[in-house]
Amino acid sequence: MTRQDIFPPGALVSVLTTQPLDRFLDYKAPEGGCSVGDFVEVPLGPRRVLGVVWGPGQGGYDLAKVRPIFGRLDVAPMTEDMQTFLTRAGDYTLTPMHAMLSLATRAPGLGHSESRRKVYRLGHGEPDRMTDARARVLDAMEDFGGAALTQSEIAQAAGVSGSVIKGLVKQGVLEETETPRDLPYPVLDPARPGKPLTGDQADAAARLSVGLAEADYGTTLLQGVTGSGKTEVYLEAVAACLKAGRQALVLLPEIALTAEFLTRVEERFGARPAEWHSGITQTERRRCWKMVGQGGAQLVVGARSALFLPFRDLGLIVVDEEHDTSYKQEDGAIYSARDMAVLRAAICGARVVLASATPSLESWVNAETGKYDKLVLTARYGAAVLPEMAAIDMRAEDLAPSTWLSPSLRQAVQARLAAGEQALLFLNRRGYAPVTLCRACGQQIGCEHCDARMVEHRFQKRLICHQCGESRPLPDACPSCKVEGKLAAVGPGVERVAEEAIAAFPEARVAVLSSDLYGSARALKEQIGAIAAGEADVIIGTQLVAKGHNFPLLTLVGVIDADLGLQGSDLRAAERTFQLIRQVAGRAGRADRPGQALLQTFQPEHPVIKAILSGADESFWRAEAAERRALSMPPFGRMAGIVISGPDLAQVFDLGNALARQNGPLAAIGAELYGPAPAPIARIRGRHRVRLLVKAARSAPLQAAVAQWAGQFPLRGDLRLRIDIDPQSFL
DNA sequence: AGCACGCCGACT
DNA sequence: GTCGGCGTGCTC
Repeated sequence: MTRQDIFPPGALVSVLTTQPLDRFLDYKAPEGGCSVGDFVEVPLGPRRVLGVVWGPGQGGYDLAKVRPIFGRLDVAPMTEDMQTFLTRAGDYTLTPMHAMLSLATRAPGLGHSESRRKVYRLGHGEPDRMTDARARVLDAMEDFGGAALTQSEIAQAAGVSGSVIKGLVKQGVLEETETPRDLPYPVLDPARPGKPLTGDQADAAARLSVGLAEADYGTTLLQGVTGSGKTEVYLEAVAACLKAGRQALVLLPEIALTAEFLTRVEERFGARPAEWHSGITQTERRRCWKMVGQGGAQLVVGARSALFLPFRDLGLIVVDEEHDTSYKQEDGAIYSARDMAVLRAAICGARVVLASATPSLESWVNAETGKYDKLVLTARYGAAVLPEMAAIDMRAEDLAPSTWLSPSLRQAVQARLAAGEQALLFLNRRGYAPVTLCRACGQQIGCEHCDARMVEHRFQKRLICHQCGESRPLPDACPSCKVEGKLAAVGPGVERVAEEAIAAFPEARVAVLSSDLYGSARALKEQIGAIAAGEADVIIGTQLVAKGHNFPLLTLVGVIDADLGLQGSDLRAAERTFQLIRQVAGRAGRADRPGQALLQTFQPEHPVIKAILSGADESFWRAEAAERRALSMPPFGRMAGIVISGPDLAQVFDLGNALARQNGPLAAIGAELYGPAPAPIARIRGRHRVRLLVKAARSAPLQAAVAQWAGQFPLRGDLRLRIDIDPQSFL
């Protein structure tokens, strides 16, 4: 695909750089000319910076000051679709274009000429003298069937040092050549047979594969309980996409899930796909970016930022666990990967599959109204059935102070242990205790920089602030009244429940799964693998365990505090709790053993708890949707969240109040403004935070009005203003 | 983002 | 008298 606009040397072109300027800059086309979409290096002040030729020059700048582009980079030019995507995504999220370009160029060394590495294959020479080491090298080269190998690969395979290889090169026995460092990914074979599908699954797979060969946009909500074979089904859509010669992208919410998924892809397609997330090395990152851009990667498995990779011909985007909140996080820009996936697909004519057992209300509504197609997988894969769900009414349980395992739950765990099965105790709270209280003065230990409590982590013997990460050793004396020995842990965290479980089930092996207990993703993955293999009897876990890991021996899930997420007044609380508990309950009984989920609750009559227990998903979503509709809340209305932050509280509030007074642009579109009010966490890292919330009708031009409104006051000093379109929290 | 220019306190 | 604090402004 060649772009039309070719600029001759010296022609004026408009360049977008990653520098935080709010406009495009004009440059002169370099020697040899350039085209729209070319990645270039341009002079900016004393520096060389990365940019993209965006179009013809705008003019209006002193021509004598316009400098020439240094040169084009040796990477595939940005497609027109990508330009459109970045522009529209930036407009939607109110993110400046330089930040959008940063998202799209998150690969190191794009500016460097392509690096090469030396590789060796068998030559025609004969060794002057055969030695053991030399023979091993020749054997190893034979084993690899004439493939070119690096020195270190040969050295490792043959068990020799580099000098043996050098000697053989000198005599022409080995031939040295250079090859690009960034190699294409191995070819995936979509024709390999997949796992056998049930009739339902085969139907769903067939429907998902429609339109993949044509550049035909469409989004499908693939709803299916844990174990219903969602992955197998959408892998068939991936296969259809690859068969059509187009690229595919699978987004996962959690890095820890990618390893398991890569293995499944390898089983299905015979090779591993490209991988993209914060945990990969710089070399892999650059290889992935370049290969995606030149078609050397058919399938990418990655985190949300993979949406901004330079796909040539993207035919399918799968958003797995589409309801997961980690798809909406700050990432240089504030965007929802689920929504941006739909936008990118609409632009480039791709299909989107949103997969989840418990869809977000937004997606559920879009499917109801026909904006998305909907496929529901009901049967659980193989012999497994959905866990039996029951509440434990904590009002009727006899619990000792500072214990959290009810007699009923203990009994149930004992029964599973006796049967040689695993039990999971779920509590979405890291650490030992959420509150550390001084019994002498009544103060709780808080973070110095944040408006948050320090959480005791007993394994690490430290207090940690979950907002800013600040930690300090657990003190003996109260920081405020200096009295020693009066600090008391209040409330449970996973570590404390683990302590109770060890005492309650002395013969059992108890393991804790919490993100903060493992230094690296690799260590965490290994621990998960060990537990799945049966190296623990009782697992205590945070929400980490809810996210798609398979524990075949697990038959009981105990939710320690089912009411936890229902506190607070956020409208999204019900949806979140429903999703999380259904998700974690789905961990029980995956294999051929029936599972059970027990919810400890003080309010078994609560509609959310009842909906979870009864499995009446559809009526739950219908009720949630009705409530949102009545209040004109998303997705029936639109919202924007604004957070103003700064070191000086008065200054922060002054700006908030000024904005509240000057709300003309908002009033003009009939939008309502709430606030300013202290943000839910009123201070983080020493910065005070004030929040405003804009609510508008679904059809209102929200972004334009908000941009105009928020831009009225220049930000002085260290004040910052962030705009979050479609915020997750309605508080 | 860098890196300049530019206007007010404690040093040789 | 200068060195240097970081506040505002510019980069095609």
